[in-house]
Amino acid sequence: MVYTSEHPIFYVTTDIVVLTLMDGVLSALAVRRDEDPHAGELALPGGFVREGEDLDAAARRRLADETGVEVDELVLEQLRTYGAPDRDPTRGRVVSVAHLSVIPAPLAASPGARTREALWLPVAELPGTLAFDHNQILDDAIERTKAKLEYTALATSFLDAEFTLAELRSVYESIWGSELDPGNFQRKIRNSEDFVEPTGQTRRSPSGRGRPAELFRARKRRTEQLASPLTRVAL
Amino acid sequence: MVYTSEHPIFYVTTDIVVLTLMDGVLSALAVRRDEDPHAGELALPGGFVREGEDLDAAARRRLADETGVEVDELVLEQLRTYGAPDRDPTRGRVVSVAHLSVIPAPLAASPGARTREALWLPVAELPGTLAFDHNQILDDAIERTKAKLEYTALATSFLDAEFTLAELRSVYESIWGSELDPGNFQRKIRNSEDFVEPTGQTRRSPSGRGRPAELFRARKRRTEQLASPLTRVAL
DNA sequence: TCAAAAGTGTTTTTTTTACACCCATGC
DNA sequence: GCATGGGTGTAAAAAAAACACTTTTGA
Repeated sequence: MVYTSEHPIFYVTTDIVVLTLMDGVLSALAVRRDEDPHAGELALPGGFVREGEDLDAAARRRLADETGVEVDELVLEQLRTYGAPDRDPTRGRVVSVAHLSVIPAPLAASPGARTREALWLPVAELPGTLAFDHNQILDDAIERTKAKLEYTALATSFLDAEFTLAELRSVYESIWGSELDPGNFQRKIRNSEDFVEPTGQTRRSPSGRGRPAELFRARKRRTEQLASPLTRVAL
Repeated sequence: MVYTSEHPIFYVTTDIVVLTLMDGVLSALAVRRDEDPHAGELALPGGFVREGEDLDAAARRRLADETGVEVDELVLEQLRTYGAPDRDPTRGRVVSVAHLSVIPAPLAASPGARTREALWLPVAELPGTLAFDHNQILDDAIERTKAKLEYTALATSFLDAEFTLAELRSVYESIWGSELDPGNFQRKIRNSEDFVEPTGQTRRSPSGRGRPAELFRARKRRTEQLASPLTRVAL
């Protein structure tokens, strides 16, 4: 491999914003850094991309390594690349390709084997607590997530494979911070081509009371475009 | 500056997809490469990011250098980063931060001073003519552009500072490939908060015939979110 | 005065919203 | 039976679509 030195040298990292709903609270995964730039501070999981490694493969690997989050069909999309010249002055020119991932709460609650100090922080309680430009990255990720709920099947990524429409509705309500009419929500989802499909089974509500709800599964594999957007259903 | 060599070394480039409408035909700017990987082939304008240079500054500089396109308030947004390990095997690991830019046709038609061989190609006539992974980048850019017409003021970026609503409508029609009802379009645009504002002047149509149209200017600086989306106005 | 292009009005259709009501279950 | 949450019906309101019609200009 030929490295001509006529061009400046960069290091490339990936940072991953992993979002989940912990009891209805939008939360992001953070790790406490033990290496020196910003050692001891909180940051997004991430790290250097290896030789011959794809950008999203690096994100997947670091996520598994640092936090134990490892899924076969993990929703992971590129968010944006952050490359301000002074964003990591101690280590040279470091460009970070940020990724966004959304996982179901139960998965989030079971830390894997190699988990160091990884913790879920409600995004509302993160005014400026993260190292580097990670607060900016987190903000961008949240904005993108809110927007994508409207025109993709992303909401289902916060839930397990099978879910009730009430659970799905509560994803929207939690993230948008507004209440949705249950009846109208029901119709919109059922009428959206290719969004969800019934499993034929039902599940009783956690309290045990009330009519059992039908179970659905996502038809689109999680974050694809919807035929028609959902338009923030009103109260 | 300290370069530890424990992490792999990357080169970072920017590639820019510049779109315009040449007589109603969506066209992208391409350059003929004179350096060796893929010398003689067509490619997107772009090049290596310099030391201490911001990613979008690099895109702006390369665009001006290679093609003579230089605007004070150039619409330029990050599209996506392409970093497959084998995307440029001859030069090592090269990651490209692709950008998207939209400029008015007249500006496109006047090549600047340092223009090498830069040419506008109708995007429909580019099945797979570009070097590297630039066909993929172009496809992504076009998809993004089509989508953004719906919910941002991006359409105005294809036009000069002052334009008629018929001109604006023809931007949508050209890019979406469908006809729009002139009356309904008029109303939608006028009723969209913060989209356009009248200049108070009028302009006769190119043929000279017909009632002169009111002139408008973009209120939102070109690619920001609209209060309410435009929903592909129908025939 | 006629054709052409801009712009307005008006009706029909569709979608969204609000909210009443019925259904299925556990206690 | 009754409280609770799931799910359906329906009428009012708003938005979108279709299209007729008026306006302003040059030839």
